[in-house]
Amino acid sequence: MDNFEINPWDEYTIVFKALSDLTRLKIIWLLLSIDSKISVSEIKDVLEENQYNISKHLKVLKNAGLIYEKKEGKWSFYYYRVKDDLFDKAIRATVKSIPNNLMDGEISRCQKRLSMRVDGKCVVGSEQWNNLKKKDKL
Amino acid sequence: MDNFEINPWDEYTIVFKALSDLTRLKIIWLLLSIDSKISVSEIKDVLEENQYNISKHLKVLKNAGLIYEKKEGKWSFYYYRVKDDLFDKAIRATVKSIPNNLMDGEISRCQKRLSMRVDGKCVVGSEQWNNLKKKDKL
DNA sequence: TTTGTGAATGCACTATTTTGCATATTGGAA
DNA sequence: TTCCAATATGCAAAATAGTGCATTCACAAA
Repeated sequence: MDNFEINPWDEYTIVFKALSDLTRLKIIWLLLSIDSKISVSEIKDVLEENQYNISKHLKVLKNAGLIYEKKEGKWSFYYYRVKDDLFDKAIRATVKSIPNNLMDGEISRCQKRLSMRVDGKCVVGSEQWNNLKKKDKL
Repeated sequence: MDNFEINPWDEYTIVFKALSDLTRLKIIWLLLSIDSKISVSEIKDVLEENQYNISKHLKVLKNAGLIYEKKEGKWSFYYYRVKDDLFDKAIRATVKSIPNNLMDGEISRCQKRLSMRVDGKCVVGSEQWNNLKKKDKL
């Protein structure tokens, strides 16, 4: 089921492929930017995509070795998987070199969204979130 | 015909997509490694792919802004398009971080092949090349 | 102008990806 | 338990991408 690497090149092409999708690139950008964990529904609200696609994209990123997952209660939190090899370091520098202003909307939504966590738990219903968004015109 | 960039993100995702194919990644690796030009048939011999696919991959790379082309007589030479922005710098570092040993075969074929140029022109028929390859067991 | 070599392209076919929708699964709260 | 919110997944449709083959284009040498 999981693809067993045959070609040593796969390790590299799979990462480029993972980053070649806008939603996935934004997820990685966010993770590197906030430098901490983020849950599926938080990503969903920040990127304004639906839940199942976010889940699928996260799977691709995980498969590429770029992120890892840690469950806390009913939440799945995702983290950037930092490695200390040259390739990963360069990949991080590459993603970080993408100008912040392309993420303006996402950044403000992300700040709002993450600030709603109650001691590490993201206990926010989508109604509350949508109200907040409307109020702040995000 | 040419795709007119709509989303500023395209500039980035298109590069990752371009590098997500093994043949294309090898072409870029080679270009950065030799730090000069290379013709289509040289690439073809070095990577042992057919001519029309090489041409198509080069088109994708060109479209991504990673390379440019300069015709000399009947040859098309391709060059890495160096930009001095952070993103391109990071992309180059990323590709360069891929270990040389993955390209061992390609490197020796490339050295042989490029050394056959006669004052900048790659005037080598495929028979000659194939003979040389056989002789040197490449 | 004819011929040959290097390179590009159009088309059909196959393969891979992405998406939407419906349906699971998991774990906490009532 | 039962219910609900968070997340994952199976499947089919739609969109993209890669390949092979034939053909065409470009250019230079005969």
